[in-house]
Amino acid sequence: MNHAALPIQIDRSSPVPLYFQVAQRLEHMIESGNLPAGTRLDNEIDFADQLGLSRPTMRRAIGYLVERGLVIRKRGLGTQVAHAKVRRQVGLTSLFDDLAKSSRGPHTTVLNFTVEPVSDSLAAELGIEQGTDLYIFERLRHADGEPLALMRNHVPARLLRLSAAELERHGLYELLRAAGINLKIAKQSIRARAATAAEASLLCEARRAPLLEMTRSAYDEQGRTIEHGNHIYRASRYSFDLTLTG
Amino acid sequence: MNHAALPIQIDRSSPVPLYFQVAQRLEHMIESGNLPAGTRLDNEIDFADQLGLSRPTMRRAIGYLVERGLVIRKRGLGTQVAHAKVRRQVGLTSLFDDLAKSSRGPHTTVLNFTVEPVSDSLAAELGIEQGTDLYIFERLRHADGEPLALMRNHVPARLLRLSAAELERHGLYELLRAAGINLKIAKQSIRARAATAAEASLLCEARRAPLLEMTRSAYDEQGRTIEHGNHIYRASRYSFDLTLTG
DNA sequence: GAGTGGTCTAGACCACCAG
DNA sequence: TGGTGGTCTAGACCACTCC
Repeated sequence: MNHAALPIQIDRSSPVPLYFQVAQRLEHMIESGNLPAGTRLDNEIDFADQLGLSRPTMRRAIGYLVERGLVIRKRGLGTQVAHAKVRRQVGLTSLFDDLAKSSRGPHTTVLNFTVEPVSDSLAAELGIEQGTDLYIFERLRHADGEPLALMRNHVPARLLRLSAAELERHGLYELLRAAGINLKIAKQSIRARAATAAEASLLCEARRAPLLEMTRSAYDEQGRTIEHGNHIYRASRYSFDLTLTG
Repeated sequence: MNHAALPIQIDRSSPVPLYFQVAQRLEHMIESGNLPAGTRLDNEIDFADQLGLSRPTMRRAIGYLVERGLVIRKRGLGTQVAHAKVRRQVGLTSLFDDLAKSSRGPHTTVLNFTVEPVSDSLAAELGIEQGTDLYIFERLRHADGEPLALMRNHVPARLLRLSAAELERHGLYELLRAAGINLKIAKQSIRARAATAAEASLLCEARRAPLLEMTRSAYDEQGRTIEHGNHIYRASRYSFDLTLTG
């Protein structure tokens, strides 16, 4: 099923690259179901001609969609919209982002908040200079009125100004973004363990209840350590969902 | 620090694309420490000239490295090797792959193995046709002589021939690859929970010990369901390590 | 054989960043 | 002001798939 003419407008005066205008428009049409799974796209040359673009530019737009798993390209066969199952997503977000998006009324209590020079062992683990000042804080997060997670974090103090008050109103990643800090990559480890008595009490769980524990280090483009966190979640109320691609 | 001449040989008679030859060579030089973090690459045009390539081809090679986080490109500034921390990896692998790579002597016992028509509820969950035959099997995996994980899996029988004997000798993903099945994407969920009495006994854990539980559905390019699994891991001996990018 | 995507070239102009 | 990457063009040839 070829398409005679997809309604894609191109604005050559826009600072947005042409390939990206096309890619975004197509992405939107796919996500909205306007181009159902299995739909075959016109071949690259015709498609480019229809939009008044060169083939490399058109190809780049499609390449963007291929990269995100929205579309499948096969030599000799053509290009078609992928099944919904094969659509990638998920990235470097925070619990607050996730809860806010699903409108589960996140609420945060800052249990403690200090600025201290980093300990030698932690400095080595984070790969930062010894003696650097760190924000160290612990937050208890609720969702839907129930305790959900206990989060301990470290953030180098020179990166931005933080306060307990701000951390009760906003997510950490939200504050980082507002300070112009762009996370590039994070490495995290997910484990399970039994709650200590103190943790159980804070999270309203039974003693030795199973917990999900996540440790994450996040870095920016230059490889600077931006954030290090150890979070524990009530196993009964939280899981990590992720998408892997190969 | 510019490089007068990087020792990169190009074989124009090879079926391997030129951009990929260059990208692979650079990737290897970075991974091996031959190009340390922070090293500045020559600009795209000079670099292309040195190798006898056009700029777009050179650019594509570098683009491959940028995509993988090995290198950082900045307009007006140049391109340099990223810090090791900002290197991405990890993908769609299996426990067996991981253990084999770290030579921890994986050993597998197949606890049961059947072929049955899929139940209606499972057919809906997996998005496969009702009545399809499924391999259903349960494996206990050891590493370093200790029980590590209990794995329950479902695989549509029409995809390949499986046997208990093969599953004791090889990992599931290894067998899938050998059958020419390429996984494109997987969605997984990671939770924590307490062990049941039977699970605790199989895994040599105490009753109600915390376990890591992972459920995964894996699909190929066309969105066909290839595999569905529910695995439980001893929390004391396993964790999920992953890299997120943004 | 006809049609598709995969690769490659040789140019061009622009936007950003440094000195 | 000069150098860098970011984008775009108009062609070319090849490899694969299907009929």
